[in-house]
Amino acid sequence: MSTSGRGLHGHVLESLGPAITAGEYPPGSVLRTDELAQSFDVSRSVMREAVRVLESMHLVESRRRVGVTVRPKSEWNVYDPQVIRWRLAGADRPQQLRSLTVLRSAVEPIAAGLAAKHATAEQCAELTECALGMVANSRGHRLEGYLIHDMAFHRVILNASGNEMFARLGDVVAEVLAGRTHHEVMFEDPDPAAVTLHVQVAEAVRAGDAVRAESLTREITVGALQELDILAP
Amino acid sequence: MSTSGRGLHGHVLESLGPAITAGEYPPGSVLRTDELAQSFDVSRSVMREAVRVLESMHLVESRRRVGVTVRPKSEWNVYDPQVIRWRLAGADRPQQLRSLTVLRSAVEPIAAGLAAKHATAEQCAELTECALGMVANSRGHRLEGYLIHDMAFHRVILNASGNEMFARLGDVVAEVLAGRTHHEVMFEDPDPAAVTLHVQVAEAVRAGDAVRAESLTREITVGALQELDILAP
DNA sequence: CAGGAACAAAAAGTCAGACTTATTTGTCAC
DNA sequence: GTGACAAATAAGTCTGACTTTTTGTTCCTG
Repeated sequence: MSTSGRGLHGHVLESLGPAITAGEYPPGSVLRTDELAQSFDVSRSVMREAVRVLESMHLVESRRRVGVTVRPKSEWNVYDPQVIRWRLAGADRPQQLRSLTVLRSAVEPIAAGLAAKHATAEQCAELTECALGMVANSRGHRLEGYLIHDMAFHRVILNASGNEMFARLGDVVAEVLAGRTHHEVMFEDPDPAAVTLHVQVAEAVRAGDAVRAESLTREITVGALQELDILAP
Repeated sequence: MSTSGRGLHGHVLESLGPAITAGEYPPGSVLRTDELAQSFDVSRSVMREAVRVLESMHLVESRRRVGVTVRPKSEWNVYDPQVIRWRLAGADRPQQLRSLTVLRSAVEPIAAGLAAKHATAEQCAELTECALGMVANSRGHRLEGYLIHDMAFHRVILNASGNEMFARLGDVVAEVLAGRTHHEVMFEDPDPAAVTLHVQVAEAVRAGDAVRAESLTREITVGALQELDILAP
């Protein structure tokens, strides 16, 4: 499930990345490669590779004679899955969650509309299967089962949209949904209205009704936004 | 304007990255670090750093005893600005342009609606200034001047939305707009209707009319989509 | 005192070579 | 065929020496 924990440099990243995104090193802080290498007990080569990756994420900037400078948050590659994961695990988790939910509310309705036009028969079948799975797990504290089908549902929609940019948001949406279930206050059972909406979206997509699919999905995302407002007004 | 051309490893990236995104090495291809280092005439350390960056973009995967494998396009980090730039400069530029325009059509209307609620007085002023600049350059082959104000306009909207994920799409949108002017067939002068819409959006944002700002911006993005359909049906 | 040129120090950048380790593949016995 | 064992291979790691760029200081001059 996780990504780059392989290799020594990956281990360093998994420690240094979250520290930076959590604001442990505020923007403008200067790190020295040699000192970092010592503190992580790795060679300079390994540390340099880690710094290069952080640099490609625009988290830091490496300059001669000055060192490795932490960049302001506004320049970070906030769409990088790894950065998203680090931030979701750290201090500004709430802000990140809100940003991502707003992004969802913009993207998913359009994606659903496109899915209604482009979804294959197989994808339609998969979609109804997911919706049924959600219904089956919507009562009696079966949150894990519900979550799995929920994540799969939205992933299928995004893939079926036929847009590669949308498709790549599947992981992000899954992360948001998982976060809601695992970390935030989750009501005992999911909102029955939301479950119904998912079933209806599956129907609309199968029927090729783009307008209806878009509008129903918008209702789902509006619900997700309201849920956030309740938790953090 | 460009990013990582600094250092030897950056130079290697600017050559190897576009080659991969252009499909010069099809998915599944296996590269060897040592051979690459030789062919680029750099040391292995430098080549390893370059490979690490490509790996963090999910363009390749490095495994022991097998080499550096090119990953399928569906796994690439297509939101990475560098990857976007490489793809826009290469073979699948049309597909990339279409994906990004669809993304715009999803994001920008919502962003405009949020901007109407959150924009500061300064941002409102900037916005009308941009719109006026577009009007002033809308006739008489002043495409460059028009483009500059167009890019600035959309960047202000995205920033004023108050959502960091939206804000980071400013560069992407700018790239799309610039591409349309520089590479695609651009009509002599911009569509007068589009110019008017921008002015009206600026007004709506200043007035705090979120619904109107969203709907007007949707008209703009619909126009952009239609423009694409005309060019590549 | 201002301004600039020369110089010194600091940190990243680069290279080369030796060594380690994981993974695959092939082989041989059972 | 299957299982274990051995060899080959390419990435991974470490170290030390060297280069290059940038910054800050010093000192000289107008």
